[in-house]
Amino acid sequence: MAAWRAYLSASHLLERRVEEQLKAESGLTHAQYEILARLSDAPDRRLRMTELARGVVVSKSGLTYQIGQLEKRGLVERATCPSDDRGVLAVLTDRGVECLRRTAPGHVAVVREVLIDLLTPDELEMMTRVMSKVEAATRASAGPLP
Amino acid sequence: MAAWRAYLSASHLLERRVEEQLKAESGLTHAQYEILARLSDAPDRRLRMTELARGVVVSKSGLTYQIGQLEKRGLVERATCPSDDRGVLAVLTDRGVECLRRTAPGHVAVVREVLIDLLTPDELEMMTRVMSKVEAATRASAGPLP
DNA sequence: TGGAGGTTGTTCAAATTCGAACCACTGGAG
DNA sequence: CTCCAGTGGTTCGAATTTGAACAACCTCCA
Repeated sequence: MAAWRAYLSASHLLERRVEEQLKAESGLTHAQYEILARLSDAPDRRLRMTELARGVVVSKSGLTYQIGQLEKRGLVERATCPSDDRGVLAVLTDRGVECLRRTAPGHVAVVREVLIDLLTPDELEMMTRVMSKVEAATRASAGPLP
Repeated sequence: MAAWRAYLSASHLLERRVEEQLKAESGLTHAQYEILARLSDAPDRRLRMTELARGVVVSKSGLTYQIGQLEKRGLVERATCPSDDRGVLAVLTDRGVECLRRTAPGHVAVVREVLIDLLTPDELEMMTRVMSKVEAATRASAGPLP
């Protein structure tokens, strides 16, 4: 359980640190940044709500709320899904791309400072492998998304 | 950044999974469980509010709130600090100890299932070392507790 | 002694999150 | 064609979290 305790403290501290930096530099929440980043990597910079929710690991209602916030700021738009009238597509706007472009460097710098740069290449490789294993196992274990 | 993305997904999923299990089995929040666990390990099962807040990595106001909740359920009491009239000690009650004793096995089982048992001994050792490094670095970098 | 400056814990409003309930729509079975 | 279980999103209420503002208290120096 020593590993678990160390992990817990580290993860809480990382979250606080990243949150603080993002909020100060760009006024974005970490959750919001993750949403923008996911959209930015998606084909056509758009994703179905449910798929996006899975990706960033947040509840459906949580995503609805955050997309609403991002829409207010003009960083994201909603579009109806052509193949399914129920579906909603979250689309990253040009303003969203711009915001991300401006914000990413500072964010990446902090992540390097508090995590990446502390690890040897071996540790980094193992970390990635371990976390991927954990992700796969956890997604399989309980309901993929309630 | 692949390591970071993997870490983010895994940590969110872990948190959800653990939260779900605790809430279902004992009606405790993960934050509340961490508080009880910390108190249980402390000498005389009591800690100063600020020290406890540092330990579980939560804001002062957040801790005040959670201690209030735990007090309502009789799992924790407040005692005034003998050496400092401002100070407040959070004290784990017998009911609190009992609750923790009842809850811990299920919690530990889930943690093993989604993390510990997936790792080789080498990986576990490295994980602990890495997370401790991250914790130390992050605590040093920004203000210890705002 | 007399504060000045820093700590400690609480209160307050605002933001975020979740789960449950709810509609609208899809995709087959009959 | 019609109905019906299942999906996809949103809405709603409740719980939690945070930072800023406060009040009480300690510490140490002139």
